Amino acid sequence: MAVRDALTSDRVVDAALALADAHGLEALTMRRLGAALGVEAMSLYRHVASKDALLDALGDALVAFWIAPAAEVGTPPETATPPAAGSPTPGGTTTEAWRTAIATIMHRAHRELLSRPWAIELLASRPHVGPARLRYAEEITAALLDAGFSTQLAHHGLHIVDGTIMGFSAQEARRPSAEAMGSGVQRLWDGELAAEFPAISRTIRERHDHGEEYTLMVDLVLDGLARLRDGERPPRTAPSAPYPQLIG
Amino acid sequence: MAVRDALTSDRVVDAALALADAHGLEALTMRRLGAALGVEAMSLYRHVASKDALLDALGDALVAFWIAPAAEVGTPPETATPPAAGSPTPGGTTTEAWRTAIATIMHRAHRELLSRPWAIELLASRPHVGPARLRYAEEITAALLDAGFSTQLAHHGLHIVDGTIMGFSAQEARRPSAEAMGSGVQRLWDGELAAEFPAISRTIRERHDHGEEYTLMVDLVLDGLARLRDGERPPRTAPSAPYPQLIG
DNA sequence: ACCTGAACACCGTTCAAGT
DNA sequence: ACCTGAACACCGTTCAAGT
Repeated sequence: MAVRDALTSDRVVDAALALADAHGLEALTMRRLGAALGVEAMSLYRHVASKDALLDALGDALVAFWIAPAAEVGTPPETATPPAAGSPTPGGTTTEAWRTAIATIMHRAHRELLSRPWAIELLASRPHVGPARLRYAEEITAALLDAGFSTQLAHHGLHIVDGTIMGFSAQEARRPSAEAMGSGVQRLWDGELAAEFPAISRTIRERHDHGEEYTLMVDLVLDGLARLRDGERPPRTAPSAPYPQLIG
Repeated sequence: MAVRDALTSDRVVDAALALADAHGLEALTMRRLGAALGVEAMSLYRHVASKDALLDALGDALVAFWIAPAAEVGTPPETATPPAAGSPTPGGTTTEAWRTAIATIMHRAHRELLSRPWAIELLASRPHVGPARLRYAEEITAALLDAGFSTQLAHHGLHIVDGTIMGFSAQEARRPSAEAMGSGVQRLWDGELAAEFPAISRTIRERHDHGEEYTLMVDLVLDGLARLRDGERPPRTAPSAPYPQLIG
């Protein structure tokens, strides 16, 4: 009983998020989700087309955390007069506004992704583009266009920023479980594999700040984008050969 | 009957790869895999601890395609004398050797990942680090150390390169299905959402070469790493505020 | 209109039984 | 030693039936 007023699809997604937070993504089954809502599993299908659709909605709900809740704030969609690029930020520094804007999104997304161990797995397996992901893409693209990027380069920039967020977070999320597991990583750490893998054996014991490493990557990407905008192409590094001489 | 000689764990993994290639990752069930090998599902458990272990092995088999088959080639683990950084490549250009080496891996990994629509999903959901992933990490780290990167920076560099490969490929793999699906992307393309999402509406119709975009990202990352090695820190871009003024 | 019970066609995995 | 059959405890989803 308790609070059972009118099941809505939003309430279903909220409950799914809570269930995944509590017991992991594999515990998110229609039967358990129904139970959590005090209802049979089959009742959920009145509010959600399928489990796939539910997971898509859940993924988009995660992306919603990355962006400012503009719909709530009440700022009209006024993009007529972009702020001049290079204008000083409220803080008084002279960092270009677009860099601050995109760095903010990148750090927030990273933080949100790492706050839920199951978040990256879900998003990586769901190609769905919902309203939140559109808003997220819009914010990044708008920041780039306003900063004088060409439409072509802004398009590339969105993909580069998006790829950086997802890829770096995924790689970082992989770390703790790899260390926890008895996989090769543990034996590396113990120095067992120093002969076979000398380079990673040397570097793996480094103490390093994860947050600092992501900041490094964010700055590297934003700096690279700024250089591209300013016409400064990095030296083109051609791969030596698409493939080694494999048989077949 | 046909070829049924001695089921081995390698044969099981090979069959799993073929099955996923033919019918997708969701078709890879123990029952169907057994049938493909002319055997009952339960027989597989003699060669594979669990389905999870099988998926881990399959993921590592994918990573093996990214690296040169050194075990076969017969090059001894001779890392005593690193080639001098900045030496001319066989092609006659003066690109530093480490950039060519890492760019080669990045392009090969990207190509392999995109050749199997299910590859990124599998790798993103499997934190397991197997022998192939260790070799892959070793090759990248060794290239960086040989090129004069500090152990600290080589460690960061590995994570940055790995994150770039996975993130960019995932983002790219998402594109076709997003366009195929009736999600917001199609309506964007039709110009329906131009008012709500002006920036992405402007950029989305760009014709652009996907391979070229990845090359751009690879060069951006390698150039950024080179600058870090040479002590040239990009301007630190602090996010404006960790979080917007949210209630609660 | 909304929820349910029973059922269908699947899963991964265990375990005693076969050869 | 290696493979199997039946079974267990689950899945997502359909559908006629309840209120």
